[in-house]
Amino acid sequence: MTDKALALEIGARIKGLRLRRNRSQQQVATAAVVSLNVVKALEAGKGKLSSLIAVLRELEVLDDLEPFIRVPEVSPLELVKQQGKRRQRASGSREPQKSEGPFEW
Amino acid sequence: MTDKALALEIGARIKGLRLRRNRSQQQVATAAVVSLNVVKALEAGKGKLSSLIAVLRELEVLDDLEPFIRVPEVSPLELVKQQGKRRQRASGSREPQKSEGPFEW
DNA sequence: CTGTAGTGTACTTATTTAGGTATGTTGTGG
DNA sequence: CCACAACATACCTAAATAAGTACACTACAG
Repeated sequence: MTDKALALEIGARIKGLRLRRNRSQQQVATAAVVSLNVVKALEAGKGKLSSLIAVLRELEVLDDLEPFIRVPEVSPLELVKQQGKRRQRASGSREPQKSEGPFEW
Repeated sequence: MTDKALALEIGARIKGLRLRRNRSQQQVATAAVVSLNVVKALEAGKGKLSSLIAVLRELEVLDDLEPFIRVPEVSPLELVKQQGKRRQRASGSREPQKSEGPFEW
C-alpha cells in the first residue's frame, strides 16, 4: 500500500468515525477548534499532524493511537546491564554513511 | 494530555525507534525520500501527515497504526437491518446549527 | 582527551496547509 | 417530490511546512 493510499484510508476512517457519531464536518471542526477546510483536508488524506491530533481527539479515538505511542519499558534491571546509559545519537561506527545496515537483535 | 504534548510524545517515539535501529536522521530521511529537516520536524512533533507516514514506513512501524485504520466490519446481516444503506451525510435532525445560545442585548 | 559525526537551531525560498468565503451539487427528512 | 442542510470544489491571503544550506554544540569512538 502506497503512502498516498494509506493517507486516503486514514481520511476515510475519520469520515466513517464522524458519520458514526452523526456529526457534520462543521460540528467536528468547531469542536476541534479548527476550520471546516481542515476537516475536509483530513478526510482527503491531507493536513498537518497537529490537525490530525485535534480532530482525532474530538472524535475520541486518540486511545487507538496509544499502541503506537507506548514505549516498550525497560526494567531498571535491564538498565544496569546497559550501564544505565541510553543512546542519544546514532552510528557508533567510524565508517561514515553506510546506507544499508541490517537490523539484527 | 494536550495536543502539543501528544505531538511531542509521538516525536519522541519516532526518535526512540530510530535510535533503537541506530540510524541517523539523515539516513532515515534519505530512505524515506524526504529532507533531513522533515525528520527533525517530526521528532519535534511538527510536520505533515504525509511526512509522518513516509517516516513511519521507513521505520517499519506502520503496522502499529492498523488498529486505528481497522473499521469494525458490519456483517451483511446487519446491513439488511440498516436497509442496506450507509449514512453518507450527518444530521438527520431538521434543527439547524444552534450556533451560539441566544444572543441577548 | 580529542576529532568528528550526529544533532539542534536558524535562515531563505518554494510548496502546502489553514482560515475565510462563495457557489454548485446532492443526500435526506418531511 | 421538495426544501435545505451537508458536502464538494474553488479561490484568496496568511501561516506553516519542505528543501537546501550553514553553523554551533556535544555525544561518543578511539
